[in-house]
Amino acid sequence: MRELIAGAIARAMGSGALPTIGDDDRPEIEVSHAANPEHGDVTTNLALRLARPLRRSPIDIATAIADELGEIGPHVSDDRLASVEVAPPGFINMRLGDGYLERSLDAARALGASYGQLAAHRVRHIDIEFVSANPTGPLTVGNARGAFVGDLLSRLLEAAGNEVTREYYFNDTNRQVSLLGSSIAARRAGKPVPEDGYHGAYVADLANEMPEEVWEAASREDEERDTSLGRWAATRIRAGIEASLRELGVRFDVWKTEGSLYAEGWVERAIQRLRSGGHLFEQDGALWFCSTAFGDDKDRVVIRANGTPTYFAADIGYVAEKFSRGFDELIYVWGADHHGTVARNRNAAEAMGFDREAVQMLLYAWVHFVRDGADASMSKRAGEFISLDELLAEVGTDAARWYFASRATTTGIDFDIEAAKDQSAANPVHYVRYAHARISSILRKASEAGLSPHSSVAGTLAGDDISKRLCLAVLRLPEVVEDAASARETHGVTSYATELATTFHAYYRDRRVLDAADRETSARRLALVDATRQTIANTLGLLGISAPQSM
RNA sequence: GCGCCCGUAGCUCAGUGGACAGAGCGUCUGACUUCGGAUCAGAUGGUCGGGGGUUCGAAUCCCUCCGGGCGCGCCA
Repeated sequence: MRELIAGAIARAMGSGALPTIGDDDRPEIEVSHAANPEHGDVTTNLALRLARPLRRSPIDIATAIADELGEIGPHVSDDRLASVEVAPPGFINMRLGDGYLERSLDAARALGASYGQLAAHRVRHIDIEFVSANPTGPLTVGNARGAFVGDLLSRLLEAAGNEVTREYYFNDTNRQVSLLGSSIAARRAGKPVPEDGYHGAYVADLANEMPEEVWEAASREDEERDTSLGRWAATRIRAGIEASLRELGVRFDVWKTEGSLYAEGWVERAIQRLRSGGHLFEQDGALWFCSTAFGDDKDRVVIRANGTPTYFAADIGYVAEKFSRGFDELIYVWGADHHGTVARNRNAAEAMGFDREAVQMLLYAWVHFVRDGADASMSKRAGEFISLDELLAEVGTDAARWYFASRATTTGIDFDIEAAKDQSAANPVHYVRYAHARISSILRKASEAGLSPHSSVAGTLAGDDISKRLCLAVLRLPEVVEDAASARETHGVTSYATELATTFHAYYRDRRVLDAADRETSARRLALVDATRQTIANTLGLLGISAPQSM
């Protein structure tokens, strides 16, 4: 729909009614749905944006374009545009033809579950790495946002026509693992857990669950005991993490371990690649990456003076490994506290010859969890945290998904768990789900009365603004997906879902769908309502939220 | 101190150059002997943190100040 108008305007511009200008000065043609019905169905501010480069008044330009659109018969040659108006200070407002809207709606309905799934001009392969929490404790609410944001973004980019790989990175070789081991050993032996160790109840549970033979075997290893125990525990914890994520509705395609990057030589080769490019230097016995050459404020150590590689070394190898799999873009979903590491990673990628623009970090702001008005700690170290499982059990996956989907990732948010539970009945997510259930109920009733949806809504829109409004709302989904994918934010999808549900409820009030005495009208209205139901289901599906038949 | 993010209605948040700044929740009024009242209609409510500047036009861009979060390791 948007393409149609944009194309018509482009042709109007090309017909000579306006001075021609270079492509560089030509603003992108944006056509959007009018928020105010008085402004037509779709509107564009193109004339306002052209005023400067053309050095003519917005009204004059708008009038010229509108005249072209009004006489564009040969190009449009049908009923797609019903009217074109110019409104101060230079907006071009258009109304779409009923026939065109009806055909569009029939087409959307025919697509069924795939309506809203866009076909990309070129399929891009995108890798999205998220969560990647160390296997030193269960996932907490602190990991929740990353999990939701990563999953939602994955779904969104897939809907926009990309091929997405979901990836989880485990640190299995670091000090944290041995610290976990020593914490468990202390618990097992009935000694106090080290100050900097892990104090959560799960550590005690693991210590108790640990089979005697594991404990004895590890105890014989002396120096390696902690690491050995830590590995055992990490495996157990990892299984729990995977289970939590499944519960949340997230599936990962790739589980990558830090150890494998070394075992397969990726780190070594990446370092060699940087070395041959002249991007490494030695100082104070350590090996450094010259990150400042690419704009970073400091150079970064890759190999410590003691010969051990840093976390960053693995990151470098990982980037090369990811690109070797043929991705067009790598997205990292990180907490905002990682923003200091963004530059070095992109710099290293560039230094190795990759396109730094293909390495994108999406940083999400912290969530402040509150329970009963009090601060809820989520530190694993402190041993007091709300686990992701608890959150899902209390609030529900649908509500939690909606909560995170409806807020911009860069915005710090407060999450009062008790309030979220209390408000569940008034939660917008249930409002939208209710609309779906209500339509499902109507369809059931129709079926019982021997009525079924017509194959087309043709003839239902003429002179009926109520129906037309619902039709327009249904038809907006593709551009909602496009805009959201382009912005890489999902809150546009949740607001659309709410608007669609609201529009339906208003329709429901004003138009009786089922009328045994008028089977033809009933069938047409059932078609419109069924398209609405499908669109609500698809929109919720995009967010991983259930669309129930009844509730 | 330096860097990044944020400050919009009582609350939670949209709006990142355009038409009177929007939504949900909250509060207050109303609406069913008809398809699900978990609904609908209306009302209430904002110096867009303060102050300068750029622009025909600024919540949006620039500068500055105030307030909050995060980061500035040979930790991960």
